[in-house]
Amino acid sequence: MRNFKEEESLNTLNHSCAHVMAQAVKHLYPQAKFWVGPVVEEGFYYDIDLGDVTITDDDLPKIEKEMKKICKDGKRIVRREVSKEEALEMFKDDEYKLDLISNLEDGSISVYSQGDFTDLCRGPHMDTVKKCRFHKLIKHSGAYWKGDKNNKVLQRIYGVCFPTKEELDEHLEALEEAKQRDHRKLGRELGIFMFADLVGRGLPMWLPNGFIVRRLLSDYITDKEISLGYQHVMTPSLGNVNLYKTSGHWAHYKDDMFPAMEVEDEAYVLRPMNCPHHMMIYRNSLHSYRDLPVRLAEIANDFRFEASGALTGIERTRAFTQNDSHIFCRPDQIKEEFKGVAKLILDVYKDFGFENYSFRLSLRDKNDTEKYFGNDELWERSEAELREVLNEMGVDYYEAEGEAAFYGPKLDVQVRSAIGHDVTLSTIQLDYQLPERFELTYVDRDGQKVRPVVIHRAILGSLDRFVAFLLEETKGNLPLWLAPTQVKVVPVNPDLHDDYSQEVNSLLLANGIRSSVDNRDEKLGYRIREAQVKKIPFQLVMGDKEKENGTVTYRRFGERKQTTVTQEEFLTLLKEEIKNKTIK
RNA sequence: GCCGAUUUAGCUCAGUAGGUAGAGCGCAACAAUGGUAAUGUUGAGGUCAUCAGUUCGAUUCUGGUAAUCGGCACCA
Repeated sequence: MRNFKEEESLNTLNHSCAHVMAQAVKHLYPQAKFWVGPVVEEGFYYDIDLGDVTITDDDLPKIEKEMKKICKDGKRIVRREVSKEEALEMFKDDEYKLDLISNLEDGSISVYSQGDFTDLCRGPHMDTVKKCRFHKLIKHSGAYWKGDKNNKVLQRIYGVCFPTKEELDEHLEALEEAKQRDHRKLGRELGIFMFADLVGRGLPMWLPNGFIVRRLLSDYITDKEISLGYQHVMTPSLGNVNLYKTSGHWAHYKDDMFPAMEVEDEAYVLRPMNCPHHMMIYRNSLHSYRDLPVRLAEIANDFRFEASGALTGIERTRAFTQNDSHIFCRPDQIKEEFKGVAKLILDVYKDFGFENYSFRLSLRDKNDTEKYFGNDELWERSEAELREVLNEMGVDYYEAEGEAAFYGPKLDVQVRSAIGHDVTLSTIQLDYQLPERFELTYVDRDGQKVRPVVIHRAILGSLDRFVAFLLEETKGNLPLWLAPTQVKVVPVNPDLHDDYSQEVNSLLLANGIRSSVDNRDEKLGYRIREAQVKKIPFQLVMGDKEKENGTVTYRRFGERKQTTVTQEEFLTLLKEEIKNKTIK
């Protein structure tokens, strides 16, 4: 997928196309007032105030038609520099432009004109609107002015523009293809998960195939954690409201939790995260500085009352399972522990063959003292610490203000879903606040009780979201070790070859391979097709040849090549590939 | 939650300019004895999301509700 923001020539072209769209909108809706029209990774958009009018699906073709007309007319795009005073006068009836101009420096203001349309803009632009003719309006939506939900909802229209028709068509095709690997589609087709209105929205149910994948993933990460000195615990899925008042989560996220259940003068909530429970486990015993770090981990069910509009398959749900851990350590251990976690993340991503991810250093928004309360010095210190470790490790990362947790800065690992959502898969968070709130201590070298630091981390993040991403990355073609069915044994003639098929199947099952026989009364071609459609890694076709020689003939998913080997050779091949977690 | 759209069989979708519905796949039965991506025939399966309104009559028109989808906002 092309990146419109990063590719400079595409960026300029799309920026100009945004102006063409604005001009078209102005022609069709004379009352239109324009906020901003930037180029983003997936194309351009423009935020527009149309008064009481809202854009519907039927409007996009009309706007496109007008855009075509404008492009065909082929007016030149002309830049003019204006003084701030002049700009304020030019746009005196447009409160949006006045708002923009008021934040600009005199001497740095320019406007661009094309025919009857002039817009405040820094540029640069194409020399003529003619170059914008290969465009497509992709979608539209309401968008809060300045991203604030208390503000008016503007109409946002998204589009893309390319220098050639071929590139445009190619892009539109790629968008269509991406829908084919949407985890919601694959999840249904492969029997991974389901939803039901009667159960409730955002509450996924894992089907037999899905549960196999989940179980393997949690075993995988649990084993890895054990080898790295983590200790696993299990804590209840609900907790007293006071627990969350103590942690501070109640004040911040009360409205995003399922409402409290009142029983016998007490109030409980379904837990939205596991930190407070783990804090209490740490506090359950005395800790020496020698015993740190203490790494508590849990495969934990959590519940969040996510906004209805935020729910997306198993990418964002109201009931999910975190691969969570809290590392309690001394200040002098922070760097090493942090590095250890970052290394684990890289290690795990390598195992799964993930390559399209980026590290985001999530910092506080200094102006938002309501969310990011607490001591400035601690914030500065912890942000600096994370930055330092990242620089030492030499990993690429970008910084994002206002993305920190309320208790501390984070390193988030961001991935892009098939349909283009930028989501966090893994996270490492540095926290000085919860130890304070829960009055955690350890006994230091000099016998004094001092505060530990907590590193929160999730590697697979939520198993749910991880599976969503895994399905999309693999197009549902899971590696052998994770495939719900690993081998499908297909007798050529179910009457003649079922015995031998059963014999081989039993051998596979006895060796822990997830295998089954398709001895249905269907044509061979039909059963082979089904094994392919279900993306089963190995299919064995069993006929006279195999039966006589005691061999198997296998074909890997997606390949045409057939290979005949002995039963033992096949078993060894499978075992090796499973052990090595081979990625296709 | 906000803006827009969608909702017809298990899945993917037609359709009715108001007279209670179809296809393909899937499923079941029967026939067909098969060598690497769909054998044939027959059949079952739908309060047309839901609740109201208009109407002699609503799956179709109007409104409410719910869920889903695309964004926005949110994301401990």
